[in-house]
Amino acid sequence: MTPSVQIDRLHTIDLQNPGHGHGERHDHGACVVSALERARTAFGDKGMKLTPLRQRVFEEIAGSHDALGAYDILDRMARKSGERLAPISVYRAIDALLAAGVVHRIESKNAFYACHAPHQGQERHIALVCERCQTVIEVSGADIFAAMETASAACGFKLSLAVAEGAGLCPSCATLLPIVLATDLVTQP
Amino acid sequence: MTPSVQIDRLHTIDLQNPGHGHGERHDHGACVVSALERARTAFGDKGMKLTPLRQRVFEEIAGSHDALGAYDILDRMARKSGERLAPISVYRAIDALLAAGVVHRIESKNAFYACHAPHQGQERHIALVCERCQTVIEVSGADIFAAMETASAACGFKLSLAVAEGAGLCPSCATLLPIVLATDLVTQP
DNA sequence: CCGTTAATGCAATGATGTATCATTCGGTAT
DNA sequence: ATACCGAATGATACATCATTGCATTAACGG
Repeated sequence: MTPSVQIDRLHTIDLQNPGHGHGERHDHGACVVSALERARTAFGDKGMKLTPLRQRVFEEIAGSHDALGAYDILDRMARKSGERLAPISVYRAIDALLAAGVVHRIESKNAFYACHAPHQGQERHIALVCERCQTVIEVSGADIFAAMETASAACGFKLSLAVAEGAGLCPSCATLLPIVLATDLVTQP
Repeated sequence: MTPSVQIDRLHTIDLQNPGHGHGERHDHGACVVSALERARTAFGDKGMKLTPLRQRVFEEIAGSHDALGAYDILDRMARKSGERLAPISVYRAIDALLAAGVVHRIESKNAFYACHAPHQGQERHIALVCERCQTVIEVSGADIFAAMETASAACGFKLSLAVAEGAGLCPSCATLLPIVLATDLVTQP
């Protein structure tokens, strides 16, 4: 049989605590508040303004540990406020958030996520997207970007912009998935 | 003054030999023919068929050393044949070419390029896109993907798909650009 | 020759992103 | 005050990227 049943079952587990692993508890409200605090700081430091619109957009992005598309954000904001912004408004807000460095773009998904563990300007990170629960986690990318720089320089290419991102199974899903599959083998002969 | 004039001047130089550096000569026809030969082999090896449509699409992609968007390909084919395919036809052909491994996608540009130095399945490469002349070059990415694997494994993430790509100045543009800018400083006080 | 599968054609639509121009709002020089 | 300026937002339209669903044709093995 195909694994679709198992996947559905796993997904209900995910939904108990969306985007945050399976067993852990996570105070999402506090998490967004602290992200917002860092965002305020980042905008201040750069002489930029965290306007109400930008803040609303940031709250949507930070309020999920998934990467959201611009139109997802648009939908969520419309559901909350009752009125729908023009796409360009959200894109402009996103541009400011990107410039401030408080959100990042996942090129391979055309989607955006908030830094929850901020790399204050200095350290480079890469995004890893879980294909099961969609959570985005960031890991240090120093070695990766160094390797890209080395490979580029070796052929005379002057690298000014590097993209690196991955997809696969996050720690929670990687450990849980085999268990669920094995369980199914027993319970569904 | 802004560098726009310099950039335009440089661009005319680029156009003398689009996508292939500034001083070198490049037999583009032969280059496409050999790419096509490798494509035929790749399709054969994989038990896939290089159909006429797929070949036409491949020729468009391989006929440029830039990365082309699907609608660019569509436009070019329409200009040649007089009739315009539906987008889906091109996308399906691209899917086959991607599956055969003879073209690759640049996620950060939503565009496709042909391998001109084929890595027959085994070695991983990354694409570097020149921001001046748009040429795509590929360099070995073994170290980069190894670093991504290491970084992922370190945090328990099971990486199944990795994307790495860069943008900057290709060797030709990197050496030519400063010269042109310096020349302008002299000739346009 | 027939049935099956792969490939293509065709129409519509969804999804993502931008150009252009008008308006609002907060500061600030006069 | 008020007149102006620049940054941010609003509004409409459009451009670009990609897929769904279904009909048709071509290729291949019996």
